[in-house]
Amino acid sequence: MRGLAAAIQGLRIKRVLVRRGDLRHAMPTSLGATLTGARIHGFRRRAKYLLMRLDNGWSVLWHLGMSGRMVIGPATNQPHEHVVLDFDDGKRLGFIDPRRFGAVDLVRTEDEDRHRLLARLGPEPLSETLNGKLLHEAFAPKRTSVKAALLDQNLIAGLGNIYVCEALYRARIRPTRLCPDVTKREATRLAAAIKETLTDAIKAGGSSLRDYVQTSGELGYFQHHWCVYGKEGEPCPTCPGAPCPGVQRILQGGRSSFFCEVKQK
DNA sequence: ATGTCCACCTGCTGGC
DNA sequence: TGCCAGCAGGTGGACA
Repeated sequence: MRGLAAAIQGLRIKRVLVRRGDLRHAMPTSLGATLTGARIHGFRRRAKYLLMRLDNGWSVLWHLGMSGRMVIGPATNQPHEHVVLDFDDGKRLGFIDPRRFGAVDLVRTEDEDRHRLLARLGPEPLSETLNGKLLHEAFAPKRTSVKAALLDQNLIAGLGNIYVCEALYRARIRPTRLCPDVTKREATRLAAAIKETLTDAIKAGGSSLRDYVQTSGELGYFQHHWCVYGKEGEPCPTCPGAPCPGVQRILQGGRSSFFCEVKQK
């Protein structure tokens, strides 16, 4: 969002090209007509949704799914660029999403938070609302693992598989722990760990896997900071005491969890 | 109401 | 070299 704001805020959309509208949620057919001629007024992020606010009362809701990217730059040959915005100053924005798990939708700016994909989201992890007390109370009635709870966007919004693994590692809590068994003290540690993990990732220029790119096309590089995610079999970087058996991978709800059984209790 | 699991897609990697 | 199984950042919705 920051990359987009720096590049295109204030510009007028001259032309809209929708190559494929059949993402997981079909794009509205009025997308082109609503965007053409409008000026980019500003941006907002909510959970993993990007809201691009126009000067005509509409906001464009974007979600990158698993494989989505937004890139400012000239046309390329790659086959999954589904939406292109051309701006009055000659800049060009491409929305690329090979797996088409992403989303593009329109919503009136004043109704953003009532959009069906946003309406039930939990608090932002970097807000003051998220603290040890809130986590502890939210965990009490849950009958799931702490891993599943942190991935639940209705409990806390915006954490994905990577950051949940990393935050639990920092907080020294095993992903398999049941929510009601997490103590107040641990919940406080976890809240702090979540904030630190996200803050570090943002500071490091984004995140993610081999093909993640910033809007400039540069690779995000938080991957250099991962302690456990994707590191099955490797020694845990901060394990107290001598021989660390190494990072383990288990499946929880069909998704990989990475943890160190020595450090995380 | 709550929790679990699948489906939606394409691309890449590693083992044979 | 080629083929194929397995896995991947997310999440809405079907089902128990």
